[in-house]
Amino acid sequence: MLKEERQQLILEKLGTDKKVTLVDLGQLLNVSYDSVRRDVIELEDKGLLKKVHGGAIAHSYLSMKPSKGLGIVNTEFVTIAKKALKLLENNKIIIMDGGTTNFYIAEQIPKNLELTIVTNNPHLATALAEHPKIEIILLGGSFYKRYQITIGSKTIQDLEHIQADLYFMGINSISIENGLAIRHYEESILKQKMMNVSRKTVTCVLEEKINRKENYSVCNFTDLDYLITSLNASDELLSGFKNKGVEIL
Amino acid sequence: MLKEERQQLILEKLGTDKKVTLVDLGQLLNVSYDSVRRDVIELEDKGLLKKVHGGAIAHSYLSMKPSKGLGIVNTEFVTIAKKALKLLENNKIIIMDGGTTNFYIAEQIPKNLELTIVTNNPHLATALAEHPKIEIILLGGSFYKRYQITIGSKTIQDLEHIQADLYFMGINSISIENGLAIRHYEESILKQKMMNVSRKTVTCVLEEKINRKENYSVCNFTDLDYLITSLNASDELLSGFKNKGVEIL
DNA sequence: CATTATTTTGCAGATATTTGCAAAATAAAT
DNA sequence: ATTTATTTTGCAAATATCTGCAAAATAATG
Repeated sequence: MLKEERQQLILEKLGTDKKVTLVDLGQLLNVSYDSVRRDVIELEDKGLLKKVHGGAIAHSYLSMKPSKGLGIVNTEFVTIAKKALKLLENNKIIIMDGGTTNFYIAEQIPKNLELTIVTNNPHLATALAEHPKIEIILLGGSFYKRYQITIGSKTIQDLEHIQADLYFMGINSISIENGLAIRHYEESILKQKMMNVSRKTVTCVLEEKINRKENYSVCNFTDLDYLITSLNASDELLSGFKNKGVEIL
Repeated sequence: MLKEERQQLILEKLGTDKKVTLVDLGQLLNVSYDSVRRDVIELEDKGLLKKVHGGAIAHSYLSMKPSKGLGIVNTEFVTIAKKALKLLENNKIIIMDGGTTNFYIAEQIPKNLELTIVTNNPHLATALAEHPKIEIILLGGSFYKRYQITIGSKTIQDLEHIQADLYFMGINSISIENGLAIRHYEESILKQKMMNVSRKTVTCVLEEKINRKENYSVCNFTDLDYLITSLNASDELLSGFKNKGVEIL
Protein backbone atom coordinates (compact mmCIF):
# COMPACT_ATOMS: atom_id res chain seq x y z
CA MET A 1 0.00 0.00 0.00
CA LEU A 2 1.26 3.44 -0.88
CA LYS A 3 1.99 6.04 1.68
CA GLU A 4 -0.48 8.52 0.21
CA GLU A 5 -3.14 5.89 0.20
CA ARG A 6 -2.51 5.17 3.85
CA GLN A 7 -2.61 8.80 4.81
CA GLN A 8 -5.84 9.22 2.93
CA LEU A 9 -7.32 6.35 4.91
CA ILE A 10 -6.14 7.90 8.14
CA LEU A 11 -7.92 11.12 7.26
CA GLU A 12 -11.06 9.28 6.34
CA LYS A 13 -11.12 7.32 9.54
CA LEU A 14 -10.49 10.51 11.41
CA GLY A 15 -13.32 12.18 9.58
CA THR A 16 -15.81 9.64 10.83
CA ASP A 17 -14.37 8.69 14.22
CA LYS A 18 -12.91 12.06 15.19
CA LYS A 19 -10.03 10.29 16.86
CA VAL A 20 -7.71 7.39 16.27
CA THR A 21 -5.02 5.60 18.19
CA LEU A 22 -1.79 4.72 16.53
CA VAL A 23 -2.16 1.11 17.60
CA ASP A 24 -5.48 0.82 15.81
CA LEU A 25 -4.06 2.42 12.72
CA GLY A 26 -1.08 0.15 12.69
CA GLN A 27 -3.28 -2.93 12.71
CA LEU A 28 -5.78 -1.51 10.28
CA LEU A 29 -3.18 -0.56 7.74
CA ASN A 30 -0.82 -3.45 8.32
CA VAL A 31 2.25 -1.38 8.80
CA SER A 32 4.51 -0.82 11.71
CA TYR A 33 3.74 1.48 14.51
CA ASP A 34 6.51 3.80 13.44
CA SER A 35 5.20 4.20 9.95
CA VAL A 36 1.80 5.32 11.03
CA ARG A 37 3.39 7.67 13.47
CA ARG A 38 5.43 9.19 10.71
CA ASP A 39 2.33 9.47 8.60
CA VAL A 40 0.52 11.23 11.36
CA ILE A 41 3.41 13.62 11.83
CA GLU A 42 3.36 14.48 8.15
CA LEU A 43 -0.35 15.06 8.23
CA GLU A 44 0.04 17.28 11.21
CA ASP A 45 2.64 19.35 9.40
CA LYS A 46 0.13 19.86 6.64
CA GLY A 47 -2.35 21.04 9.23
CA LEU A 48 -4.78 18.23 8.58
CA LEU A 49 -5.00 16.82 12.07
CA LYS A 50 -3.78 17.23 15.59
CA LYS A 51 -1.37 14.70 16.96
CA VAL A 52 -1.68 13.74 20.58
CA HIS A 53 0.01 11.24 22.80
CA GLY A 54 -0.96 7.83 21.49
CA GLY A 55 -3.03 8.93 18.56
CA ALA A 56 -4.54 11.84 16.72
CA ILE A 57 -7.70 13.86 16.76
CA ALA A 58 -9.52 15.40 13.83
CA HIS A 59 -9.59 19.03 12.98
CA SER A 60 -13.16 20.19 12.95
CA TYR A 61 -13.16 20.66 9.21
CA LEU A 62 -12.29 17.10 8.36
CA SER A 63 -15.91 16.19 8.81
CA MET A 64 -16.90 18.67 6.13
CA LYS A 65 -17.98 16.99 2.96
CA PRO A 66 -15.54 17.23 0.15
CA SER A 67 -16.88 19.44 -2.59
CA LYS A 68 -16.10 16.93 -5.25
CA GLY A 69 -14.56 13.56 -5.56
CA LEU A 70 -15.86 10.61 -3.70
CA GLY A 71 -14.81 10.01 -0.15
CA ILE A 72 -11.62 11.88 -0.77
CA VAL A 73 -10.77 14.27 1.95
CA ASN A 74 -10.48 17.73 0.60
CA THR A 75 -7.17 19.25 1.53
CA GLU A 76 -7.27 22.14 -0.88
CA PHE A 77 -8.57 24.46 1.81
CA VAL A 78 -5.80 23.57 4.17
CA THR A 79 -3.09 24.10 1.60
CA ILE A 80 -4.48 27.52 0.93
CA ALA A 81 -4.79 28.37 4.59
CA LYS A 82 -1.16 27.48 5.18
CA LYS A 83 -0.11 29.95 2.51
CA ALA A 84 -2.37 32.60 3.92
CA LEU A 85 -0.58 32.43 7.24
CA LYS A 86 2.52 33.88 5.66
CA LEU A 87 0.74 37.18 5.26
CA LEU A 88 0.07 37.52 8.96
CA GLU A 89 2.35 39.57 11.17
CA ASN A 90 2.29 40.54 14.78
CA ASN A 91 -0.01 43.37 15.82
CA LYS A 92 -1.72 43.76 12.52
CA ILE A 93 -5.39 44.44 12.13
CA ILE A 94 -7.08 41.94 9.87
CA ILE A 95 -10.56 41.90 8.43
CA MET A 96 -12.07 38.52 7.75
CA ASP A 97 -15.49 38.24 6.19
CA GLY A 98 -17.88 35.33 5.90
CA GLY A 99 -15.74 33.38 3.44
CA THR A 100 -15.34 29.68 4.14
CA THR A 101 -11.58 29.65 3.82
CA ASN A 102 -11.34 32.10 6.66
CA PHE A 103 -12.32 29.32 9.05
CA TYR A 104 -9.41 27.23 7.94
CA ILE A 105 -7.06 30.14 8.24
CA ALA A 106 -8.38 31.01 11.67
CA GLU A 107 -7.81 27.53 12.93
CA GLN A 108 -4.19 27.53 11.84
CA ILE A 109 -3.07 30.84 13.23
CA PRO A 110 -0.05 30.23 15.46
CA LYS A 111 -0.79 30.61 19.14
CA ASN A 112 1.95 33.15 19.66
CA LEU A 113 0.74 35.63 17.08
CA GLU A 114 -0.94 38.77 18.36
CA LEU A 115 -3.62 40.07 16.06
CA THR A 116 -6.80 42.04 16.00
CA ILE A 117 -9.39 40.40 13.83
CA VAL A 118 -12.45 42.24 12.66
CA THR A 119 -15.27 40.10 11.33
CA ASN A 120 -18.94 40.10 10.48
CA ASN A 121 -19.08 36.37 11.03
CA PRO A 122 -20.12 35.33 14.55
CA HIS A 123 -19.04 31.74 13.99
CA LEU A 124 -15.59 32.93 13.15
CA ALA A 125 -15.57 35.05 16.29
CA THR A 126 -16.36 32.07 18.49
CA ALA A 127 -13.84 29.91 16.68
CA LEU A 128 -11.16 32.54 17.20
CA ALA A 129 -12.06 32.80 20.87
CA GLU A 130 -9.96 29.70 21.46
CA HIS A 131 -6.89 31.65 20.51
CA PRO A 132 -5.16 33.23 23.49
CA LYS A 133 -3.78 36.35 21.89
CA ILE A 134 -6.28 37.46 19.30
CA GLU A 135 -8.52 40.40 19.96
CA ILE A 136 -11.82 40.06 18.20
CA ILE A 137 -14.08 42.82 16.96
CA LEU A 138 -17.48 41.68 15.85
CA LEU A 139 -19.34 43.91 13.45
CA GLY A 140 -22.94 44.60 14.29
CA GLY A 141 -25.95 44.86 12.05
CA SER A 142 -28.78 42.81 10.66
CA PHE A 143 -28.12 39.14 11.04
CA TYR A 144 -28.54 37.48 7.70
CA LYS A 145 -29.74 34.01 8.57
CA ARG A 146 -28.85 32.28 5.37
CA TYR A 147 -25.16 33.13 5.40
CA GLN A 148 -24.97 33.60 9.15
CA ILE A 149 -23.26 36.94 8.96
CA THR A 150 -24.14 40.51 9.84
CA ILE A 151 -24.89 42.75 6.96
CA GLY A 152 -26.45 46.06 6.02
CA SER A 153 -25.83 49.72 6.62
CA LYS A 154 -25.08 49.27 10.29
CA THR A 155 -22.31 46.85 9.50
CA ILE A 156 -20.87 49.29 7.02
CA GLN A 157 -21.12 52.07 9.53
CA ASP A 158 -19.22 49.95 12.07
CA LEU A 159 -16.35 49.80 9.58
CA GLU A 160 -16.22 53.54 9.20
CA HIS A 161 -13.57 54.25 11.78
CA ILE A 162 -11.50 51.12 11.20
CA GLN A 163 -8.18 51.11 9.37
CA ALA A 164 -7.12 47.55 8.74
CA ASP A 165 -3.85 46.23 7.38
CA LEU A 166 -5.22 43.30 5.48
CA TYR A 167 -8.56 41.99 4.33
CA PHE A 168 -9.22 38.33 3.64
CA MET A 169 -12.06 38.46 1.17
CA GLY A 170 -14.27 35.51 0.39
CA ILE A 171 -15.50 35.34 -3.17
CA ASN A 172 -17.76 33.20 -5.33
CA SER A 173 -16.24 33.79 -8.70
CA ILE A 174 -13.18 35.30 -10.23
CA SER A 175 -12.15 36.05 -13.78
CA ILE A 176 -10.06 38.57 -15.65
CA GLU A 177 -12.93 40.14 -17.57
CA ASN A 178 -15.55 40.24 -14.86
CA GLY A 179 -13.31 40.56 -11.85
CA LEU A 180 -14.53 39.29 -8.50
CA ALA A 181 -18.20 38.71 -7.88
CA ILE A 182 -20.63 37.15 -5.45
CA ARG A 183 -24.27 36.15 -5.19
CA HIS A 184 -25.73 38.63 -2.81
CA TYR A 185 -26.19 42.33 -3.38
CA GLU A 186 -25.86 43.74 0.11
CA GLU A 187 -22.84 41.60 0.73
CA SER A 188 -21.10 42.88 -2.36
CA ILE A 189 -21.47 46.43 -1.08
CA LEU A 190 -20.13 45.38 2.29
CA LYS A 191 -17.10 43.75 0.74
CA GLN A 192 -16.36 46.92 -1.18
CA LYS A 193 -16.40 48.83 2.07
CA MET A 194 -14.10 46.30 3.68
CA MET A 195 -11.66 46.76 0.82
CA ASN A 196 -11.81 50.51 1.25
CA VAL A 197 -10.82 50.44 4.88
CA SER A 198 -7.98 47.96 4.37
CA ARG A 199 -4.54 48.75 3.11
CA LYS A 200 -4.32 45.47 1.24
CA THR A 201 -6.76 42.85 0.10
CA VAL A 202 -6.19 39.18 -0.44
CA THR A 203 -8.54 36.51 -1.68
CA CYS A 204 -8.27 32.76 -1.55
CA VAL A 205 -9.50 31.09 -4.68
CA LEU A 206 -10.43 27.48 -5.01
CA GLU A 207 -10.12 25.92 -8.40
CA GLU A 208 -13.88 25.71 -8.84
CA LYS A 209 -14.33 29.48 -8.54
CA ILE A 210 -12.18 30.40 -11.47
CA ASN A 211 -13.99 31.78 -14.48
CA ARG A 212 -17.40 31.18 -13.00
CA LYS A 213 -20.17 33.73 -13.32
CA GLU A 214 -21.94 35.45 -10.44
CA ASN A 215 -24.35 38.32 -10.21
CA TYR A 216 -22.83 41.09 -8.22
CA SER A 217 -19.42 42.43 -8.96
CA VAL A 218 -17.22 43.51 -6.10
CA CYS A 219 -14.09 44.78 -7.78
CA ASN A 220 -11.69 44.24 -10.65
CA PHE A 221 -9.07 41.61 -10.58
CA THR A 222 -6.31 44.21 -10.47
CA ASP A 223 -7.73 45.78 -7.32
CA LEU A 224 -6.42 42.79 -5.45
CA ASP A 225 -3.03 42.78 -3.80
CA TYR A 226 -2.63 39.05 -3.32
CA LEU A 227 -4.23 35.95 -4.71
CA ILE A 228 -3.83 32.67 -2.91
CA THR A 229 -4.47 29.43 -4.69
CA SER A 230 -3.54 25.80 -4.44
CA LEU A 231 -3.02 25.58 -8.16
CA ASN A 232 0.41 25.19 -9.52
CA ALA A 233 1.84 28.40 -10.90
CA SER A 234 2.12 26.85 -14.32
CA ASP A 235 -1.52 25.81 -14.43
CA GLU A 236 -3.25 27.20 -17.44
CA LEU A 237 -6.27 28.33 -15.45
CA LEU A 238 -3.91 30.81 -13.88
CA SER A 239 -2.33 31.91 -17.11
CA GLY A 240 -4.52 34.95 -17.53
CA PHE A 241 -3.98 36.06 -13.99
CA LYS A 242 -0.27 36.51 -14.16
CA ASN A 243 1.63 39.73 -14.56
CA LYS A 244 -1.29 41.92 -13.70
CA GLY A 245 0.24 43.43 -10.58
CA VAL A 246 -1.36 40.89 -8.29
CA GLU A 247 1.02 38.74 -6.32
CA ILE A 248 0.06 35.11 -6.74
CA LEU A 249 0.89 32.78 -3.88
CA MET B 1 -9.04 6.00 25.43
CA LEU B 2 -6.95 9.02 24.61
CA LYS B 3 -6.32 11.65 27.20
CA GLU B 4 -7.77 14.38 25.00
CA GLU B 5 -10.84 12.30 24.45
CA ARG B 6 -11.34 11.99 28.18
CA GLN B 7 -10.90 15.68 28.73
CA GLN B 8 -13.37 16.39 25.99
CA LEU B 9 -15.90 14.19 27.74
CA ILE B 10 -15.28 15.94 31.02
CA LEU B 11 -16.03 19.27 29.40
CA GLU B 12 -19.15 17.92 27.79
CA LYS B 13 -20.45 16.53 31.03
CA LEU B 14 -19.64 19.82 32.66
CA GLY B 15 -21.51 21.65 29.97
CA THR B 16 -24.73 19.85 30.81
CA ASP B 17 -24.38 19.19 34.52
CA LYS B 18 -22.50 22.37 35.46
CA LYS B 19 -20.62 20.43 38.09
CA VAL B 20 -18.94 17.06 38.43
CA THR B 21 -17.23 15.13 41.17
CA LEU B 22 -13.95 13.40 40.55
CA VAL B 23 -15.36 10.13 41.85
CA ASP B 24 -18.14 10.18 39.27
CA LEU B 25 -15.72 11.02 36.51
CA GLY B 26 -13.38 8.23 37.49
CA GLN B 27 -16.15 5.69 37.20
CA LEU B 28 -17.62 7.18 34.07
CA LEU B 29 -14.33 7.21 32.24
CA ASN B 30 -12.90 4.05 33.70
CA VAL B 31 -9.68 5.53 34.89
CA SER B 32 -8.19 6.07 38.26
CA TYR B 33 -9.11 8.87 40.49
CA ASP B 34 -5.68 10.39 40.04
CA SER B 35 -5.92 10.52 36.29
CA VAL B 36 -9.12 12.46 36.26
CA ARG B 37 -7.72 14.80 38.81
CA ARG B 38 -4.74 15.43 36.60
CA ASP B 39 -7.07 15.95 33.67
CA VAL B 40 -9.09 18.45 35.59
CA ILE B 41 -5.95 20.30 36.61
CA GLU B 42 -4.84 20.51 33.00
CA LEU B 43 -8.21 21.78 31.93
CA GLU B 44 -8.11 24.38 34.65
CA ASP B 45 -4.71 25.54 33.43
CA LYS B 46 -6.27 26.06 30.04
CA GLY B 47 -8.98 28.09 31.70
CA LEU B 48 -11.74 25.74 30.64
CA LEU B 49 -13.19 25.02 34.05
CA LYS B 50 -12.81 25.76 37.70
CA LYS B 51 -11.49 23.10 40.00
CA VAL B 52 -13.00 22.82 43.43
CA HIS B 53 -12.49 20.47 46.32
CA GLY B 54 -13.63 17.06 45.16
CA GLY B 55 -14.68 18.04 41.68
CA ALA B 56 -15.03 20.84 39.17
CA ILE B 57 -17.58 23.40 38.10
CA ALA B 58 -18.24 24.81 34.67
CA HIS B 59 -17.28 28.25 33.56
CA SER B 60 -20.40 30.15 32.70
CA TYR B 61 -19.54 30.33 29.04
CA LEU B 62 -19.39 26.59 28.66
CA SER B 63 -23.13 26.54 28.91
CA MET B 64 -23.34 29.02 26.08
CA LYS B 65 -21.77 26.67 23.63
CA PRO B 66 -24.79 25.33 21.86
CA SER B 67 -23.42 21.82 21.90
CA LYS B 68 -26.45 19.78 20.94
CA GLY B 69 -29.76 21.40 21.47
CA LEU B 70 -29.37 22.48 25.02
CA GLY B 71 -28.23 19.18 26.40
CA ILE B 72 -29.95 17.90 29.48
CA VAL B 73 -33.09 19.86 29.99
CA ASN B 74 -33.07 21.76 33.20
CA THR B 75 -36.70 21.99 34.20
CA GLU B 76 -36.29 25.15 36.16
CA PHE B 77 -35.12 26.98 33.06
CA VAL B 78 -37.97 25.63 31.00
CA THR B 79 -40.60 26.60 33.54
CA ILE B 80 -39.24 30.10 33.55
CA ALA B 81 -38.99 30.29 29.79
CA LYS B 82 -42.64 29.29 29.43
CA LYS B 83 -43.69 32.14 31.64
CA ALA B 84 -41.50 34.56 29.75
CA LEU B 85 -43.31 33.77 26.52
CA LYS B 86 -46.44 35.44 27.85
CA LEU B 87 -44.71 38.79 27.63
CA LEU B 88 -44.08 38.47 23.92
CA GLU B 89 -46.41 40.05 21.38
CA ASN B 90 -46.39 40.38 17.63
CA ASN B 91 -44.12 43.01 16.09
CA LYS B 92 -42.41 43.99 19.28
CA ILE B 93 -38.73 44.80 19.53
CA ILE B 94 -37.01 42.76 22.20
CA ILE B 95 -33.53 43.03 23.62
CA MET B 96 -31.96 39.84 24.90
CA ASP B 97 -28.52 39.90 26.46
CA GLY B 98 -26.08 37.12 27.26
CA GLY B 99 -28.16 35.58 30.04
CA THR B 100 -28.46 31.80 29.93
CA THR B 101 -32.22 31.76 30.32
CA ASN B 102 -32.54 33.66 27.08
CA PHE B 103 -31.49 30.54 25.22
CA TYR B 104 -34.38 28.64 26.64
CA ILE B 105 -36.77 31.43 25.89
CA ALA B 106 -35.48 31.69 22.34
CA GLU B 107 -36.00 28.01 21.78
CA GLN B 108 -39.64 28.18 22.85
CA ILE B 109 -40.82 31.17 20.87
CA PRO B 110 -43.82 30.14 18.78
CA LYS B 111 -43.13 29.92 15.08
CA ASN B 112 -45.92 32.27 14.15
CA LEU B 113 -44.74 35.18 16.24
CA GLU B 114 -43.12 38.06 14.41
CA LEU B 115 -40.45 39.79 16.44
CA THR B 116 -37.31 41.79 16.16
CA ILE B 117 -34.70 40.59 18.59
CA VAL B 118 -31.66 42.66 19.41
CA THR B 119 -28.80 40.83 21.09
CA ASN B 120 -25.12 41.05 21.91
CA ASN B 121 -24.89 37.28 22.01
CA PRO B 122 -23.86 35.66 18.73
CA HIS B 123 -24.87 32.20 19.91
CA LEU B 124 -28.34 33.47 20.54
CA ALA B 125 -28.40 35.01 17.10
CA THR B 126 -27.54 31.72 15.44
CA ALA B 127 -30.05 29.86 17.59
CA LEU B 128 -32.75 32.32 16.62
CA ALA B 129 -31.86 31.96 12.97
CA GLU B 130 -33.91 28.75 12.96
CA HIS B 131 -37.01 30.79 13.55
CA PRO B 132 -38.77 31.79 10.33
CA LYS B 133 -40.21 35.12 11.36
CA ILE B 134 -37.75 36.70 13.71
CA GLU B 135 -35.57 39.52 12.53
CA ILE B 136 -32.25 39.54 14.33
CA ILE B 137 -30.05 42.51 15.06
CA LEU B 138 -26.62 41.65 16.36
CA LEU B 139 -24.81 44.30 18.33
CA GLY B 140 -21.20 44.87 17.38
CA GLY B 141 -18.20 45.59 19.54
CA SER B 142 -15.33 43.85 21.25
CA PHE B 143 -15.95 40.15 21.54
CA TYR B 144 -15.49 39.11 25.11
CA LYS B 145 -14.22 35.57 24.84
CA ARG B 146 -15.07 34.39 28.28
CA TYR B 147 -18.75 35.18 28.15
CA GLN B 148 -18.97 34.97 24.37
CA ILE B 149 -20.75 38.26 23.96
CA THR B 150 -19.94 41.63 22.46
CA ILE B 151 -19.23 44.37 24.89
CA GLY B 152 -17.73 47.83 25.22
CA SER B 153 -18.42 51.32 24.00
CA LYS B 154 -19.15 50.22 20.45
CA THR B 155 -21.87 47.92 21.66
CA ILE B 156 -23.38 50.72 23.68
CA GLN B 157 -23.18 53.02 20.71
CA ASP B 158 -25.02 50.46 18.59
CA LEU B 159 -27.89 50.70 21.06
CA GLU B 160 -28.09 54.45 20.78
CA HIS B 161 -30.74 54.64 18.11
CA ILE B 162 -32.75 51.65 19.24
CA GLN B 163 -36.07 51.90 21.04
CA ALA B 164 -37.07 48.49 22.32
CA ASP B 165 -40.30 47.36 23.90
CA LEU B 166 -38.88 44.83 26.29
CA TYR B 167 -35.51 43.80 27.65
CA PHE B 168 -34.77 40.32 28.96
CA MET B 169 -31.94 40.95 31.36
CA GLY B 170 -29.68 38.22 32.66
CA ILE B 171 -28.42 38.71 36.16
CA ASN B 172 -26.10 37.04 38.66
CA SER B 173 -27.61 38.20 41.90
CA ILE B 174 -30.71 39.89 43.14
CA SER B 175 -31.74 41.23 46.51
CA ILE B 176 -33.90 44.00 47.92
CA GLU B 177 -31.07 45.95 49.50
CA ASN B 178 -28.43 45.62 46.79
CA GLY B 179 -30.70 45.35 43.81
CA LEU B 180 -29.45 43.53 40.73
CA ALA B 181 -25.76 42.92 40.21
CA ILE B 182 -23.32 40.99 38.08
CA ARG B 183 -19.67 40.02 38.00
CA HIS B 184 -18.28 42.10 35.21
CA TYR B 185 -17.90 45.83 35.10
CA GLU B 186 -18.27 46.59 31.40
CA GLU B 187 -21.23 44.30 31.20
CA SER B 188 -22.99 46.09 34.03
CA ILE B 189 -22.70 49.36 32.12
CA LEU B 190 -24.02 47.71 29.01
CA LYS B 191 -27.02 46.32 30.84
CA GLN B 192 -27.81 49.77 32.16
CA LYS B 193 -27.80 51.07 28.62
CA MET B 194 -30.06 48.25 27.51
CA MET B 195 -32.50 49.18 30.23
CA ASN B 196 -32.42 52.78 29.15
CA VAL B 197 -33.41 52.07 25.59
CA SER B 198 -36.20 49.66 26.54
CA ARG B 199 -39.67 50.60 27.67
CA LYS B 200 -39.84 47.69 30.10
CA THR B 201 -37.34 45.37 31.66
CA VAL B 202 -37.81 41.82 32.86
CA THR B 203 -35.40 39.49 34.54
CA CYS B 204 -35.55 35.76 35.09
CA VAL B 205 -34.27 34.69 38.43
CA LEU B 206 -33.25 31.22 39.39
CA GLU B 207 -33.48 30.24 43.00
CA GLU B 208 -29.72 30.24 43.45
CA LYS B 209 -29.39 33.88 42.50
CA ILE B 210 -31.55 35.27 45.23
CA ASN B 211 -29.76 37.18 47.96
CA ARG B 212 -26.35 36.39 46.56
CA LYS B 213 -23.63 39.02 46.43
CA GLU B 214 -21.93 40.22 43.27
CA ASN B 215 -19.60 43.06 42.54
CA TYR B 216 -21.20 45.39 40.09
CA SER B 217 -24.63 46.79 40.61
CA VAL B 218 -26.85 47.29 37.58
CA CYS B 219 -30.01 48.79 39.06
CA ASN B 220 -32.38 48.76 41.99
CA PHE B 221 -34.94 46.08 42.39
CA THR B 222 -37.76 48.56 41.85
CA ASP B 223 -36.38 49.59 38.46
CA LEU B 224 -37.65 46.27 37.16
CA ASP B 225 -41.03 45.91 35.55
CA TYR B 226 -41.35 42.13 35.73
CA LEU B 227 -39.68 39.38 37.66
CA ILE B 228 -39.99 35.80 36.45
CA THR B 229 -39.24 32.96 38.80
CA SER B 230 -40.04 29.32 39.20
CA LEU B 231 -40.52 29.73 42.93
CA ASN B 232 -43.94 29.44 44.37
CA ALA B 233 -45.48 32.81 45.16
CA SER B 234 -45.70 31.90 48.81
CA ASP B 235 -42.03 31.03 49.07
CA GLU B 236 -40.32 32.98 51.78
CA LEU B 237 -37.34 33.80 49.58
CA LEU B 238 -39.79 35.90 47.61
CA SER B 239 -41.40 37.53 50.60
CA GLY B 240 -39.29 40.66 50.51
CA PHE B 241 -39.86 41.12 46.80
CA LYS B 242 -43.59 41.49 46.91
CA ASN B 243 -45.57 44.68 46.73
CA LYS B 244 -42.72 46.78 45.47
CA GLY B 245 -44.30 47.66 42.17
CA VAL B 246 -42.66 44.80 40.33
CA GLU B 247 -44.99 42.29 38.77
CA ILE B 248 -43.94 38.81 39.82
CA LEU B 249 -44.71 35.96 37.44
C1' DC C 1 17.74 -3.89 -18.41
C1' DA C 2 20.90 -3.08 -14.97
C1' DT C 3 22.64 0.36 -11.89
C1' DT C 4 22.47 4.07 -8.91
C1' DA C 5 20.19 7.40 -6.09
C1' DT C 6 16.26 8.38 -3.21
C1' DT C 7 12.66 7.36 -0.35
C1' DT C 8 10.28 4.50 2.71
C1' DT C 9 10.07 1.12 6.22
C1' DG C 10 10.92 -1.50 10.45
C1' DC C 11 13.78 -2.07 14.36
C1' DA C 12 16.42 -1.24 18.73
C1' DG C 13 18.07 1.52 22.34
C1' DA C 14 17.61 5.87 24.80
C1' DT C 15 14.08 9.38 26.53
C1' DA C 16 9.94 11.03 27.81
C1' DT C 17 4.97 10.70 29.11
C1' DT C 18 1.18 8.72 31.21
C1' DT C 19 -0.88 6.04 34.65
C1' DG C 20 -2.14 3.98 39.04
C1' DC C 21 -0.70 3.27 43.71
C1' DA C 22 0.47 4.33 48.53
C1' DA C 23 2.07 7.29 52.17
C1' DA C 24 2.02 11.87 53.99
C1' DA C 25 -0.14 16.38 54.18
C1' DT C 26 -4.05 19.14 53.97
C1' DA C 27 -8.86 20.45 54.01
C1' DA C 28 -13.73 19.58 55.18
C1' DA C 29 -17.22 17.71 58.10
C1' DT C 30 -19.30 15.99 62.27
C1' DA D 1 -11.10 17.57 68.34
C1' DT D 2 -11.59 13.72 65.85
C1' DT D 3 -12.90 11.52 61.91
C1' DT D 4 -13.39 11.38 57.06
C1' DA D 5 -12.52 12.80 52.53
C1' DT D 6 -9.46 15.02 49.29
C1' DT D 7 -5.09 16.55 47.70
C1' DT D 8 -0.22 16.27 47.17
C1' DT D 9 3.97 13.95 46.45
C1' DG D 10 7.12 10.53 45.05
C1' DC D 11 7.62 6.31 42.75
C1' DA D 12 7.50 2.35 39.60
C1' DA D 13 5.35 -0.02 35.65
C1' DA D 14 3.45 0.48 31.27
C1' DT D 15 3.22 2.92 27.15
C1' DA D 16 4.59 6.16 23.71
C1' DT D 17 8.08 8.97 21.44
C1' DC D 18 12.47 10.05 19.37
C1' DT D 19 16.87 8.96 17.18
C1' DG D 20 19.90 6.76 14.18
C1' DC D 21 20.60 2.96 11.23
C1' DA D 22 20.22 -0.73 7.89
C1' DA D 23 17.18 -3.38 4.86
C1' DA D 24 13.60 -3.03 1.48
C1' DA D 25 11.02 -0.69 -1.90
C1' DT D 26 10.63 2.78 -5.26
C1' DA D 27 12.12 6.12 -8.64
C1' DA D 28 15.56 7.89 -11.75
C1' DT D 29 19.33 7.29 -14.87
C1' DG D 30 22.26 5.70 -18.43
